[in-house]
Amino acid sequence: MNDKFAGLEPDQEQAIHKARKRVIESIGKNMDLYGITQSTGLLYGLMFFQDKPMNLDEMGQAMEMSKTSMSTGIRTLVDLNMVNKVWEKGSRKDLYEVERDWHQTFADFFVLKWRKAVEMNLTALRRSQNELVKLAEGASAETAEPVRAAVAGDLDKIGQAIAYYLWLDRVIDLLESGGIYEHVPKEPDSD
Amino acid sequence: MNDKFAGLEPDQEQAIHKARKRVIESIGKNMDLYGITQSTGLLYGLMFFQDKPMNLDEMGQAMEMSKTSMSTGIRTLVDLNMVNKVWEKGSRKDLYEVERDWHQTFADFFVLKWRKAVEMNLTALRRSQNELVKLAEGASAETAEPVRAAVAGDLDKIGQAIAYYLWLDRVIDLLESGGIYEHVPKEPDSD
DNA sequence: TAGTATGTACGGTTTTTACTGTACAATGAT
DNA sequence: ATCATTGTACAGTAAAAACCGTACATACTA
Repeated sequence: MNDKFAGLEPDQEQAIHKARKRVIESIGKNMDLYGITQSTGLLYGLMFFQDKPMNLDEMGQAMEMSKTSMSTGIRTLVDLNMVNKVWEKGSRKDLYEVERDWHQTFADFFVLKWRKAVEMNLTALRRSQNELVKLAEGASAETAEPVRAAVAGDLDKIGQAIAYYLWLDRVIDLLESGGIYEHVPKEPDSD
Repeated sequence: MNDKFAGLEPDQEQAIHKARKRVIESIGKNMDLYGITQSTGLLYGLMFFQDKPMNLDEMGQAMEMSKTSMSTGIRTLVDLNMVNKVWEKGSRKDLYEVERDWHQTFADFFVLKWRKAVEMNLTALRRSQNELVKLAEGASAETAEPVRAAVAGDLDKIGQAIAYYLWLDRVIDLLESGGIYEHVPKEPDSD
């Protein structure tokens, strides 16, 4: 039972909800950048304004959606470290609350998703690079020249791509280590 | 007509295609991070290995898809600055080639998409912040205290969020200005 | 141990998105 | 001006994803 609005006039309470709704919808709309569905984004926005951890039933009620959907939605949010599972004695229900450190949330997302992509692509690039090099080396005398010519362009492109991903990997390192805050402080320099 | 593989034995040509295919599919699979559909990602991967600009018909043939789909796919890639339209005299067809500077591609994506999200969210947050402040200020004597209490938490959360987005905005600045390369050089320091 | 509450796997349904073919507008060639 | 060629708007269809209700496994309670 939320008596946070006790003693308020109806239109005052209405105004607060309107203010929240604007933020929630903006957040929900932009969470596609995290590869998150809109309704999951709205769920996140809802939880953002909650002062206490929520359980699945409360979410379903507030979102007017099934508990099943809340379960899957909350799972993706937990997987992305955007929401944390909370233990509260006396309650048998699972409770969740949003991670309040958004800088961390942002960093976690990159480390998780982009690092994986970088690694996958690097693996593929290096494997193909290897194959092409060996193909050129192993070519018979008469095919050696055409093979080299055919492979040169690809090897060049692959080399460029690898260099890029190594750079991106270091960018991700900067987020993971927190070194980013030395170059972009959380509070802007007041000069 | 691509005679790039002239003089090659069939299995050599096969090996090259296999090497390319691995990279193309890896790229295609991970392009969802850019909010791009898999097939558009594959189109991008295909173009990545092309030495000459491609037209829509060539793409459709290579992808075994309709020209319409190529048109829409290429549009999203152009909108993201991942592919450039190229002019070639003598050809009435539109020609496209991938942007080779992937660092720039990465930066462009963030400036384009994330900046937009930051601005949208900041706008919503500030607007709601304003409303809540005014709500508290304008409350009648008897409701002043409950209103203040009800609004305090939201204002605090909104303030935190605004601070975060201002930070994120500066991170985007760092990418846009190229200042990122001072802290994460394209070529790693060789020490 | 039996009973109750809770989260999720699963199959079916609805909604959304991707894709295609056709028709047409725009552009360039003759 | 007429004709050809090219890209895309649009509407229909196929594919995919979101969502729901049920059933069930798990864990807690008495």
